[in-house]
Amino acid sequence: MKLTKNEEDYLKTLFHLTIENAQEKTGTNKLAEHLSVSPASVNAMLKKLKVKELVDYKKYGKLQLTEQGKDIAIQLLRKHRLWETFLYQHMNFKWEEVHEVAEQLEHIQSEKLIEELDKFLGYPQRDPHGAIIPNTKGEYLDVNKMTLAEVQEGKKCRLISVKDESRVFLKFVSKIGLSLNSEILVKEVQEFDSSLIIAFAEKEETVTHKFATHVFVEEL
Amino acid sequence: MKLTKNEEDYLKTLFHLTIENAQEKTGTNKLAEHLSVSPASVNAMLKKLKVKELVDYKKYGKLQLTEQGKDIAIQLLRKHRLWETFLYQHMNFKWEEVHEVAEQLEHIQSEKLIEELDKFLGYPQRDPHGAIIPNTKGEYLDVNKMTLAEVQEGKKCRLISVKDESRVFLKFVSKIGLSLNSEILVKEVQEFDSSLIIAFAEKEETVTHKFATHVFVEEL
DNA sequence: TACAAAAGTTAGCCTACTCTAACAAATAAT
DNA sequence: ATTATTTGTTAGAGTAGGCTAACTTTTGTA
Repeated sequence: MKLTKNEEDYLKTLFHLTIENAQEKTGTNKLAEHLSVSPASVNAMLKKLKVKELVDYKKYGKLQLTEQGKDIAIQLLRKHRLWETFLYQHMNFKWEEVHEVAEQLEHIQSEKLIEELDKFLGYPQRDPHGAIIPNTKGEYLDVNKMTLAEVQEGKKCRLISVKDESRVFLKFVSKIGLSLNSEILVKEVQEFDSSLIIAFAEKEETVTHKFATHVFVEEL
Repeated sequence: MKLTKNEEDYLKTLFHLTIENAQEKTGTNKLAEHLSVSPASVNAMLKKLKVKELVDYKKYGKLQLTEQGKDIAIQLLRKHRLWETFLYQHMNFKWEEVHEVAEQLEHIQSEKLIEELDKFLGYPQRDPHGAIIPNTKGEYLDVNKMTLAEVQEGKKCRLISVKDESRVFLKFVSKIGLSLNSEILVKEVQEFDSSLIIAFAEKEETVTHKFATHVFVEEL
């Protein structure tokens, strides 16, 4: 099925909100906010995607991707993350620069190109943010889901990936000196506002609880 | 100036017809044919591009790109040819496969990406079809303009570039055994239909006059 | 010169999105 | 349980692009 760039963007965002980050209910408004369009526009597009059997919902009911919609979204994710890896490894992009351009590149239509790119990159497992890259069949099990916010006082952990690809967030992570695979010691968790005092590479920093929920780690 | 994909395609085609291949007059109809749209659509778009001062013409008069329009078209050409080179050299694309995907990639907007790509490719002079790649400043002097059809009987020449990027043409060139830098001897030119008997790499082939006009050579 | 053909333009309509404003349904709060 | 708020939907209109059919201007030919 041939989709427009916009249709693809809706599926991708829907995937992100209903599957990757499925904490709370995803509705027209939230989707609209994430896509920076009006709820009315979302409503119109959802009708189109429903006819194409890529999303499923009833009036005023909850939104869901169909299997086919999910597959398409995962292939977009695969393309996005492969391009990010390319930009990072071969085009000298910083990790906070890759996202924007990958947003454009992910819409390029060429099976051959994406398979060759994957080969060229050496079949990478993770993108520059540590996120798992789905394989051709769309398989990607992201088991590690512990965030820095969940690490107990005194424990050590390693930074595996970050949840947020925004420039501001990524620049901040870099600025305090963290990157993928950094080893972090949680020295103290403040009672009154849940902020953390963490130590790594002979440094010490204080970060907010919100920040800590955007950093995925594995315990050491 | 931020242009849409379509506006860019119009400028590129206009450049191709009025500057690269400026044999006969370029009008609404010809442009429409090359873009596979109706003359009415072309007319509407030309109005828009005139307001933006990218093309210049008066009603029923001849079409011309402004300096700015020309610059934009050349940058698109640069991007197109750099991407073709990338696909050919690093993604294992054949020379008849690169054009289509480069048509998509040339619309990616990122100064940094294109400069890094140029560096990554080692600042190539020519694309996989032998066409000159404009530099950042848009300079590209394509002096060599002799075609195989102009070579005299008995003379030797070298294939420098091809004029046509279509699949059928390029596959035919490959099929008869020619590629960039092939040395060609023009054994005979048929009087009645101008077809050429050429020899190269221990082979002999007969090609039409039309074919010969699509192959650029330098004399040896 | 006169008129036919070709080339260019206009009018009016279609698709794929976008929006705001008004309204309906569902949820939360008194 | 009734109301208020939030959430979702519809109506109507705008922009960028496409089309066909009809019309005008230019060009080419008898």
